[in-house]
Amino acid sequence: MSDLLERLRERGWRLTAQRRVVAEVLNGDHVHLTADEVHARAADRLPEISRATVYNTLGELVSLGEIIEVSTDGRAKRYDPNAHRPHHHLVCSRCGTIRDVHPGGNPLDDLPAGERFGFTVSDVEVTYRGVCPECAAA
Amino acid sequence: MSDLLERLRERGWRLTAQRRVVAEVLNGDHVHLTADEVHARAADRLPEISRATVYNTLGELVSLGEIIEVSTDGRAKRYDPNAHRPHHHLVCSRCGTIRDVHPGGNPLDDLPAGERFGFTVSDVEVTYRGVCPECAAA
DNA sequence: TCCTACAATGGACTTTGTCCAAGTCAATAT
DNA sequence: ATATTGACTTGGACAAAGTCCATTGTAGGA
Repeated sequence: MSDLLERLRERGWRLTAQRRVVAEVLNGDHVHLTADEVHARAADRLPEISRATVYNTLGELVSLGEIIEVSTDGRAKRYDPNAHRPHHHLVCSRCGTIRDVHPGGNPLDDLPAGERFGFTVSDVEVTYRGVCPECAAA
Repeated sequence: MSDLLERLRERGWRLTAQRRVVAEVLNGDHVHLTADEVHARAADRLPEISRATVYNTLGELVSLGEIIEVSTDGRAKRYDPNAHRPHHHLVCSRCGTIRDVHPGGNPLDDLPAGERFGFTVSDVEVTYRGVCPECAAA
């Protein structure tokens, strides 16, 4: 976390109060907040922060490779600070909860050359869907 | 295609001119149109069709399992009539072209029980990303 | 042919996100 | 400690994608 701010400063990132609170909000495992949720939590600490700044900052963090943009539902994009280790997502079809998962095997290997249509394939994104224990109990 | 309309009628679907053109537009392989694109093509044949009707019809076809909703870019959702055979998507990072692919293996098997967090996992969605031959040549 | 329940319409509204001109401030140099 | 300056922030207007609803129209059965 302060590692993150440290890394960013070394990259010449100008450290403002707004950027600091956004970076602080995006801390932890299984964090997948929408831009509006990030804005709400940031505003708890810094009431005058604007939506535009949150969008700008999230965009920069994505460009810098410090967070990952995820869209699991075709609605608001979510931001995942777990950019260090490659992983996939497990989404509850009922409540939308998201967990990071680390499956074995590389799905890229499952795509034979004959199914690549001449593409240079560089990445794969996997979303598992199911029902979480809480929703199953209810 | 007319198979589709036949199936829908058997299910009690009331067949209107609007629904017919929407179903006709969604015909073929590697078709992945946005709602607005479907509306534009439908309007070529039936100028007075409204956007709301296109959205309604697409929603119904999704519920009926006749088409699949895909969101590969966090922007407009796309609609894929290839709902019969399970498949994944190969997306060009530059131009956005989408191809259907049928990889070997079942990615569900790659998710060990220890990574399921108690979820009942029922489905998996895979998006491969890369550069298509046309964009690579340009 | 008539009825009626279901479907279509279009316009208002919501959500999510982008853009911009003007004001503000973090970091450096003095 | 202060001045400077270019990068950062702000708020509001704007745009894209989609939903909602009261009204009007019509498919398919009696």
